[in-house]
Amino acid sequence: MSWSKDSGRSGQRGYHHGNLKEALLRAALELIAKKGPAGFTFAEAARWAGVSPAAPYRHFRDRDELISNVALRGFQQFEAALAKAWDDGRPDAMTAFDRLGKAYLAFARTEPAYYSAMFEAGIPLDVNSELREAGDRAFAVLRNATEKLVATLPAGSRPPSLMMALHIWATSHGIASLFGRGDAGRRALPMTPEELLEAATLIYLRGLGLPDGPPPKR
Amino acid sequence: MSWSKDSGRSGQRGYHHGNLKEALLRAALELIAKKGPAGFTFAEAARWAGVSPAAPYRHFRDRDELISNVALRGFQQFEAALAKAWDDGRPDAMTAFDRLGKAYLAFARTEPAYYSAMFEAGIPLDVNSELREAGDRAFAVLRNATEKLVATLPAGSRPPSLMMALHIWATSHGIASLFGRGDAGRRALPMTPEELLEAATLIYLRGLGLPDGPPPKR
DNA sequence: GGCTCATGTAAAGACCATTCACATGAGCTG
DNA sequence: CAGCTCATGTGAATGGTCTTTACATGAGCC
Repeated sequence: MSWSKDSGRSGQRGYHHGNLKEALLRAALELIAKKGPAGFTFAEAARWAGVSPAAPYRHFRDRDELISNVALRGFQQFEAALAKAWDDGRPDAMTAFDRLGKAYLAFARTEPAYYSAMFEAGIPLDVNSELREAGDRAFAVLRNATEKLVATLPAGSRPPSLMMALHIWATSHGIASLFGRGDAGRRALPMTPEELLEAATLIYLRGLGLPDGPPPKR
Repeated sequence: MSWSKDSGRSGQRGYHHGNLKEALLRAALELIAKKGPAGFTFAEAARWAGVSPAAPYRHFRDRDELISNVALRGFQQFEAALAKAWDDGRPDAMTAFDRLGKAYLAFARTEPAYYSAMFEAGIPLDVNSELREAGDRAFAVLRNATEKLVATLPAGSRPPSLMMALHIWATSHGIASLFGRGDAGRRALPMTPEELLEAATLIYLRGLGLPDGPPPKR
């Protein structure tokens, strides 16, 4: 992270902030993390950044556009995190795939503010095509991984990889949403979300005829 | 549904409304359906019911408590819908289980307001134990169905039914959340959510060694 | 008939979103 | 460097929401 100017929040500044857009995005992230996407207010973000309540309107049309931007960054970081975990399928597809699932849950847990903005803030995807594309790119990592995994199967018995990717995504998202965050009120579990997802994935893949589990079983 | 008095919303009434709590719950449901859980305001519900903005406080501590009550009703109806679909496993467990999954998605689609209040409004489950219990009862339907399904397997090769139920729940919830509502902005799919869920379930169950699909294949 | 208490009202203070006219000064242009 | 321009920030105003408090009403009960 870098601020071109005035990195301290209480350091005096001139009439112009110099990096307000960035400061607002960070403020939004903190506030969403602290009080949920609903508890986040435009005015408070402005206060946090040390500017008047009207200043943010120079950078974002309204509150929703700010959240959209947070979500956009979230998808970008999400994509990066997933891609890093997948690591092009090294050392082998199954091991990497397992890592990918864990990265999904890790993101939801360590970046709940981004995750909320991305999936729970009620942003209409159709409006912001950039946002949709960022989401698609994140999904593409999963899609690509699924394809590589399928490619290890003998031709002829290969299930449709798009459907597989959607299944894995839905399951991961479901687990993350229902059990994945330590925050406020989620349900207790007899196992960790990671174990739950790993088991689901193994069973699912076995159902598709994939040879079992990651080689060294961790 | 029944109103003890004054069923029309514009019919004149005396100083006392007579059924305000009920009217507020219905207003909340309509407003959440129309503008999402975030767009719902306490004042607007009061206006819709034809009372002053302060009146709702006689029935609900605050906005969140109203939403909690909506969520509570949602869970009750959800439980009823799932139980009806499961129908005690008739005519056979697989057929009924498939119906159960479809009922899950149907509820999310036809009652998006309830679904939002239940899963996306950010209500802390710990606070309202009644709410948690209602949610648990709804899950219990799925849990019970899973158990019956497992019981069709030869003893010895029976997977843990709690884990299975969690897997199915997570997948259903993931599909419903990501693709299941026609509302605002969700993603497009090459198949219906119902088909997606049915396929996921079949593959998953096959991975567990269950004999294939519902007998007459629909 | 008269009491009491749940239920509803009015008014007020505090906060938020949004807009508009206006102020500032960073960066370009000559 | 002088001057201009325009992106960026301010202040003030409008209108909405949340929530509390003192007060009004009338339904149910004796």
